[in-house]
Amino acid sequence: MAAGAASPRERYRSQVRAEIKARAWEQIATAGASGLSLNAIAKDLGMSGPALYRYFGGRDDLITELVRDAYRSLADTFGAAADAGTGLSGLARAMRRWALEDPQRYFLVYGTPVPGYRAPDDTTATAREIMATLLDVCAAEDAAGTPGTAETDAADAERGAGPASADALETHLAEHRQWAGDHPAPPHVLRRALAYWTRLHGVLSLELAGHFTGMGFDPEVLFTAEFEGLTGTG
Amino acid sequence: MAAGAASPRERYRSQVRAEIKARAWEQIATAGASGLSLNAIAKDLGMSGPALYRYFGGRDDLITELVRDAYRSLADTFGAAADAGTGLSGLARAMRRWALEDPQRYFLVYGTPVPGYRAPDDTTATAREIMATLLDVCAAEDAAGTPGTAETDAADAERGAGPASADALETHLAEHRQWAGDHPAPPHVLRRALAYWTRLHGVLSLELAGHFTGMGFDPEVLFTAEFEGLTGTG
DNA sequence: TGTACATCAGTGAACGCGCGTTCACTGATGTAC
DNA sequence: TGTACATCAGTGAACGCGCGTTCACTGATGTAC
Repeated sequence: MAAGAASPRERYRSQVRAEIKARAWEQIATAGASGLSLNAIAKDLGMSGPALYRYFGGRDDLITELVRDAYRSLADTFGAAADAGTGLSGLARAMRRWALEDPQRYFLVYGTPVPGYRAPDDTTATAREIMATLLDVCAAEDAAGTPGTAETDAADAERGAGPASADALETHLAEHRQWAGDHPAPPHVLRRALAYWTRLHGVLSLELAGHFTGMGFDPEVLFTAEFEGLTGTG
Repeated sequence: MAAGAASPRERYRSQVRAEIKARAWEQIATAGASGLSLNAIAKDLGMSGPALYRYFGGRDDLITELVRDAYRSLADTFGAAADAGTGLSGLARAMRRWALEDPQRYFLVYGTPVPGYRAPDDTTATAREIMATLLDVCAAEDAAGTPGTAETDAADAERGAGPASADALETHLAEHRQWAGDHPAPPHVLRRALAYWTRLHGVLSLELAGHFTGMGFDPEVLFTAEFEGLTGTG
C-alpha cells in the first residue's frame, strides 16, 4: 500500500494499457490517425473489442492520451537536447530526429487539425515547457554571443529598409508574452526563439509530408544550412 | 460542334460537377478531408447517392480532383501576385490570404499526408510552376538589389562561424535542381527561394493549425516581421 | 413538323462492411476473516 | 490454511449507423431521318 508500490493487478493494467497504445501508434503510422480503430487494435492484441473499454473510455479518450504522450515525448526530447548543451542547432537536430522517428506522431501534434477536436487542456502546459526550453537555449546562446544568435538582427541591419517591422514585432512580443510565461528573455531573444521555432516547423512539415521528394536535393543539407549554429565552424 | 462550343448537356454536366465540388469543399471545411462523404454531398444537393457516380468515378476521384484544384488555385494566386509586382513579400501576403481563406484547402495540399494516398501526377507540374514563380520573383529582387534579398547571406557573413554549411547548400542545390527546372537562377537565389518557401510554410502551418492561439501575440505581426521586404521602409 | 431511336441523368433498393459502443454474463484473481 | 466474498478482466451477442458502391430501371432530353 506504500505509495509507488503497484499491486500485481495495477501493474498488469498499466502494462496492457501500454500495449494498447503501442498498437495504436503502429496503426497510426500505417493508416493515419483517422484510420485508428479500436476493434482493429483489439484484434491485434488477440482480444475482443469491448475489452478495451476496461482501459480507455473510448476512441476519443485513447487519441487524447496519445496526443498527450506525443507532447510529453517531444518536451522530454527537447529537455534532453538542452541539457546536452549542444545549443540551438542541437535542439533542431533532436527535433528532426524525433520527427523522422515517427512522422505521424509529429503530425498528430502539428498536422492538420480535425475541425471538431480540441487537444486536452494540459497539453498547453507541455507546449509552454517546450517553448521555455527553447527560450533557455536561445537566451544562453545570446548571452554567450554565440554565432548564429545574431542572425535575424544582422539581416535587418543589412537591409536598406531598416528593421522597422522587426522592431514592431519585438515591441509587440514584449507586451504579449503569455507563451513565454515569466521567462526573463529580452525581446530580441523572444523574437529569435519564435522565428527559429516557425522555421523549424517549415522545413520539417514539408519534409515529413514528402514535399521534398522529387525535388532533387537532400533535405538534410537544407536542414543543416538552415539550422546549424556551431557545426559549420572551421 | 465547333471547339469550345458546349452543348446544353455538357454545360449542365460541368455545372453539376462544380456544385458537387463546392459542397465537397464545404464539407471539408466543416469536418476535414477524412469526413468527406459522397452520400452527404448528394443529400446536400437533394439527389440520391448513386447519382454522383455520373460525375465522378468515386470518392477517391473526387478528392483527387479537389487536390488538383487546390494546387491550381494556389499557382494562380502566386502568378497573380507575381504579376502585381509586389515582390517576395507580396507573394507571402498572397499565400497567407489564400491559406486563411480556407485553411482546410491549404491542409489538403500541405497537411498531414494520409499514408496510402498519392497526389495525382500532374500536380507535380503545378508544384513546379509555383516554385518557378517564386524563383522569378526572387531573381528579380536579387537583380534589383532590393533589400531583403541579402538576408540569408548577410546573416552568414555576420556569423563568426562563417557560411560553411550555407555554401555547402548552394553547391548542393546547384547540382540538384530538378525542382527549379531550367530556371537560370544562380545558387544563392535557389537557396533564398527555398528558405523563403520553407519559412512561409512554418508560420502558416502553425498559424492555421491554431498553435498560436493562446500564445498571446498577433500572428500577423509575426508574419509581417518575418516576410516583409519593402513594406517596412521609411 | 413528326416520328423512331439513342443517350444519359437520376432513382431506389440492395450489397457488405467496419465502425463505436452497450449489455449481461463467465471465470479468474485478489482480499478478509 | 481454508472458506466466503468482492473485484475486475475479458467474452460474445447485439445495437444502430453511415459508408462506398452495384444494379436494374424510369423518364426526360437530344439526335437522325
